[in-house]
Amino acid sequence: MPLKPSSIIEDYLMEIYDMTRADRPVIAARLTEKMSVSAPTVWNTVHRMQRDGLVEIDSAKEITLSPVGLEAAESIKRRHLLTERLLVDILGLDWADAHEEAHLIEHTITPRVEARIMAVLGNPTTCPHGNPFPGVDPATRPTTRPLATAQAGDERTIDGINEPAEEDHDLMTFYQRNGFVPGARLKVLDVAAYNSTITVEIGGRDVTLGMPAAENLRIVVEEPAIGRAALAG
Amino acid sequence: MPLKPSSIIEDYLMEIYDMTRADRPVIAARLTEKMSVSAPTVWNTVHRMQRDGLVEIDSAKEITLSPVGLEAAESIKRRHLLTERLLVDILGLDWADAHEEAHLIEHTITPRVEARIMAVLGNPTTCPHGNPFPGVDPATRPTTRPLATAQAGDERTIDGINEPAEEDHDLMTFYQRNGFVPGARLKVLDVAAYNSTITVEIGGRDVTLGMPAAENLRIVVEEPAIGRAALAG
DNA sequence: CAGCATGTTTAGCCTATGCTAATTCCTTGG
DNA sequence: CCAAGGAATTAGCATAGGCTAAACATGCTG
Repeated sequence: MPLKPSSIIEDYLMEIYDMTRADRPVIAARLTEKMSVSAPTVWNTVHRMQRDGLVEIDSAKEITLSPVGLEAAESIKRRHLLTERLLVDILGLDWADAHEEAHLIEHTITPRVEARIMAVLGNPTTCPHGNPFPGVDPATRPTTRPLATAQAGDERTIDGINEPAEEDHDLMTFYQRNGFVPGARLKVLDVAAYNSTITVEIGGRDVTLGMPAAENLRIVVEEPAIGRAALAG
Repeated sequence: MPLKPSSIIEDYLMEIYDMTRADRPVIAARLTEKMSVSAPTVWNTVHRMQRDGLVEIDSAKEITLSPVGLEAAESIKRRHLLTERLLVDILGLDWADAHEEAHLIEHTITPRVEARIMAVLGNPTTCPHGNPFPGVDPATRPTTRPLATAQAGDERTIDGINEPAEEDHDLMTFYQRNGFVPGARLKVLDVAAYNSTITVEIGGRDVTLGMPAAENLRIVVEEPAIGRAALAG
């Protein structure tokens, strides 16, 4: 197998990693939708990955990362999130643009440069959209649920935006323009299930979100255990 | 022709651009040496570039950039130099490592990100090794000559390192460790032509350079015209 | 059970980028 | 004028990553 996976293979690895983490079944057809290539191309590529020991394919056609594949996936995921932080925190790029720009740059970040970015940023644990780096202890993260499940009257802090939504640039711009960023506070004003909308007050203004936008926005239910322990101790 | 040249094509464009600027004849055989690929591969690639309107090949097999090719070359050159500055000035990467890391990243910098880096760095005009961005008015740059041509007793300021030397990592590390960076002052102690060495005092220490190291280090002969005008006015 | 929806797989083709081996071409010194 | 080198070129091949068209599998649903 090649010493370093190609950009294409890294894209597949990260996608498989994300789907696995979201408990969604990883089959070729799902990858086909995400990678914007044809089914035979995905089949071809996934089988090259199998040949190279990056994934396993079981009898139900389910694709899983091998230990080597998982390590490579965590590496590219880390570089992706780190690049997003570099772009937003240091270069001042639009929060909504960070994902797609990082997607280009991430493949070219060597361990040497990764270490420098990590040092300059002070070892961040999440990307600008609130998604944690691989290996971050879940106990240090708050318990969350989708905004879509909130009740009228709830006052909550935003934890982050679900990964798949980061690819929808228009939605990200909507989030950004209305201040739906990690750490922001909002108050649920009205849940209109019949209309598939939810209205919140944020930044002094009322905003109505449709279902997809509300499903992909995570709100904090409970502070992380470590945070609580620190407060208690 | 493709909307955006591939990384490979950008590499060729930048190399052709550099050779042209250094007044060295651009023929396929020279590119073969620089690109670390076989002669047929270069032939193939250069002809694809010709097909795509990026270069012209005259009857003497001399390769020249077309207007479109020149624009693309200046673009990738600018992104290369800018990425070097980002790596060194903002991320604190080793000066000697910047060239090769930038060579990976440069191809993935979009205009959007380029604009951000440019803004954060305050519109730099040279890379960390002293080489100017495309389009910088030569009148704003000092007149220089290779350190190899200096006389014993000369006290000079370092302007920069010649482009081809940036690829020699050991040489770059030598320059870095001894403080041969743009802006540094040095005093020529001894020119030993018979030995192909030149000894200088720099940073309070005596250092002896061999010919290639001295050839590729530019020293300032005269301040730039604009600088003089500003001082006079 | 028939048939549609969903997924997988095969077959056959393409371009970009690389290689080696061998050939041809040209210039320049003798 | 010819040989030697340097340079260009041709032939033939390989891999990664793409595609379309078509065949096949399989499970759900009326």
